[in-house]
Amino acid sequence: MSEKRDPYHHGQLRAELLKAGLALLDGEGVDAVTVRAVARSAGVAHSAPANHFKDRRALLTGLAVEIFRGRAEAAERIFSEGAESPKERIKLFARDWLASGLAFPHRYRLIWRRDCLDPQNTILNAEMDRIYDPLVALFSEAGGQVHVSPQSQAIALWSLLHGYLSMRLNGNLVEGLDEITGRPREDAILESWLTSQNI
Amino acid sequence: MSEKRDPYHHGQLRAELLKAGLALLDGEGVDAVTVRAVARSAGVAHSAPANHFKDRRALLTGLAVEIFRGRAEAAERIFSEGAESPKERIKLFARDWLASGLAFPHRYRLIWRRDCLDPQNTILNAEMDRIYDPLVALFSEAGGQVHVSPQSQAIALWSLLHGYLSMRLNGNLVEGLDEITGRPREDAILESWLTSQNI
DNA sequence: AGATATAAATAGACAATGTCAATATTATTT
DNA sequence: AAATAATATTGACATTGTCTATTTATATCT
Repeated sequence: MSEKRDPYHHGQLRAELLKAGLALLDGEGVDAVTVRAVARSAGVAHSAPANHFKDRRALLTGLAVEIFRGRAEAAERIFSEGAESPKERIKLFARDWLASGLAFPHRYRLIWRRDCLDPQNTILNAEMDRIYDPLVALFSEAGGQVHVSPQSQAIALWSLLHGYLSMRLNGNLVEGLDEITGRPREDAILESWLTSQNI
Repeated sequence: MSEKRDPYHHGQLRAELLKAGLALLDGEGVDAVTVRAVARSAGVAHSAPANHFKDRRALLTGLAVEIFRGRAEAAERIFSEGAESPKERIKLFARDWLASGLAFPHRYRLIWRRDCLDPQNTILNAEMDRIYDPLVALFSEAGGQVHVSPQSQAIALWSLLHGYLSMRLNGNLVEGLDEITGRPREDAILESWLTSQNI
């Protein structure tokens, strides 16, 4: 009833368009993900995508949802089985977030490019909450002696990670070692922040 | 010899184009800042800007330089005469950075959109150093008892500010109060971070 | 001053893109 | 089998960035 198989030429055109879009994104960035380019990659007419994505925004939103969902699932895995202490879980999440952002810079940029995405789409925010809520819970559980709420702690951590990543991916910061500890700067900053939260 | 006055129709076309571009940027965001739109605003032919800006990238870079320069000058003022203690100066800078980002969201976004700007242009990085270097010096001077370098402290603070602002401007975060202190969340986070640096 | 070079603006063209409309083809439902 | 819906195709259009050729104004030089 809802199984579509080989309609006209394809049957999985939507999936193929997303696949092509992801390849273009990884390769040349979001500007290369045009409606016509993904159509070409998939071997269909330039207006074929319109049947599956209302417009370019919808196409990019489809990509962003897939990407964010992957990160949220990774985060959930870490939160539920990653380590013993809340602090360790938070640290694992933070490291994973940084590593995946550095590994797939164009993907990371896209999920924050709200001007490219559908603002009506609530899925992105929902995926974000799949990370935010457990993070708040972890800070609650950790019970650090700080004078701000777990919510503010979670937002602060995420701001720290996102700001650092943004500047790294933007070329404003370069990889480097902390001048005192000699460790990778992002490790040093992260460790220092976690410690300062007394957790 | 180098004074240009009223050549052809204009004489200040470059300045007028930047002015028009800034108005478009503030009003509708970077996508509205097209070569042809600024030409229309200035009342010249669509290809007139080419005499002053090699391409759209150069135009946007011109805008970004002006914007960043303004922020750097504000920062220098704060660093040199803002307050007594290093901690207070750092705090004033941070608040100013947050406030200006929230007040002119499109400007703030543009200066970080390296994909829109000329990567060869070193002026932007130079303007950034006009903030970064004194900030490092202030952390040095403050001499907090933390286990990371002043450089890492400066990068951490900037990451925190930039990440928070990015998410606020992107709509991922909303204005709100810290659940414990009842103060604006960004104030609470900032104060908490500064305190944790023992400065 | 007058000739000439340079700078600054204009008009026109081109390819690429997003998107719309009209049409054709295949699937599904009745 | 017929009708309907879904999916894809072709063609068109306005917009944009950018290139070329051309015109006009300013500056320079003898």
